[in-house]
Amino acid sequence: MTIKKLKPTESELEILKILWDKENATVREVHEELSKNKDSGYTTTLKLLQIMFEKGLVTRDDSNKTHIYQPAVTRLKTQKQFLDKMINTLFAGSSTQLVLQALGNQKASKDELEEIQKYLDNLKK
Amino acid sequence: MTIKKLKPTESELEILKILWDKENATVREVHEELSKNKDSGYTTTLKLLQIMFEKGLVTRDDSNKTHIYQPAVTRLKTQKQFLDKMINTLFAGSSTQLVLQALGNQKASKDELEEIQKYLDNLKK
DNA sequence: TTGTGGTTACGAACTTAATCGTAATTTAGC
DNA sequence: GCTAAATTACGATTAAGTTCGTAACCACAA
Repeated sequence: MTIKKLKPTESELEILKILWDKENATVREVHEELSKNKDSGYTTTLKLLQIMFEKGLVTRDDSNKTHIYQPAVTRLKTQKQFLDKMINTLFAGSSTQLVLQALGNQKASKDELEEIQKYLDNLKK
Repeated sequence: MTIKKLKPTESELEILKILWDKENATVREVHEELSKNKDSGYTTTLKLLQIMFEKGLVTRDDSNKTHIYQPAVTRLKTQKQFLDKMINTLFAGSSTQLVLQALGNQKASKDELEEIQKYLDNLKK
C-alpha cells in the first residue's frame, strides 16, 4: 500500500486552478482558459491532462468521445501541501514566521486584518 | 536595464539556506552540510555553485585557490518572492487566505498567536 | 623534482517537464 | 456508407535541471 506522492508541477497547477473553478471541464475548455495567459498548442494541454490522469491528479469521464475532466485533489489539500513545504524549506518550520512575512508583504485591508484577528481569538481558546 | 529574474531551483534553495546560515562557505563546507540530507557527489555541489554564480545568486571570493561563496540574495527577498508567487497561484491573490490557511494548518502556540495579534494591532494603525 | 591531495573547470549523460506533429478514432451530417 | 470536423493517442523533440567523470590546476611535502 504505497502512498502516491503527487506533487503537481507548475503547469499542472495552472490546470488544477481552472478545474477547481469550473468543477469539471473538457480539454478544449481547459485549453481556452489556459490560452488567456500562455500560448501553447491544444495537444499540449491534452497531453498534460493525460499525464495528470496517470498521476491521479484528475479523474475523467470517458464514456463519451469528448472526455470530461475533474480534479482529484482538493484546492485545500494542495494549498496545505505547498504551504507545509514552503514553511519547512524557507521558514525554518515556523508557520508564524511565514504569517508575519505574508502580512508584512502585501498590505491587507483593515477588514481583512480584523477577520484574521477574530480567527485568532477563536484559535486561542 | 533589464531586471534579472532569478528564481532559485529546488537544489539551489537548499544551498542558499546553508549559505544564509553560515554567511559564507567553501564548496566543501556546503557539500558536507548537503550530505546530511542527500548523497550526491562533491562535483555536483561544485557545479551547482558555479551555475548559481553565473545566475548571480551567489558571489565568490576566488582570490585564493579555494573559493569562498556568499549568498547574493537575501533570505527575506527570497521568502517574499516565493510567498508572492504562491499567493498568486494558489490563493487567488489573497494573502489573507494564505494566512488563515497557514494558521489553521500547523497549530501555533498561544504565545505565537499573541505575537501575531500584536503585530496586527500595529498594522491597523 | 616528483608525486599526492584537494581543488576548479568543463563537457557529457541522465532525468523530468513541456511542447508539438501526426496518425488513429469517433461522431454528425449528408 | 462517406466525408468533415473534432478529439484522443502517442511518439519525438526540446528545454531545464541534476549528476557525475575526467582533466587541468595548484600547493605542499618528501
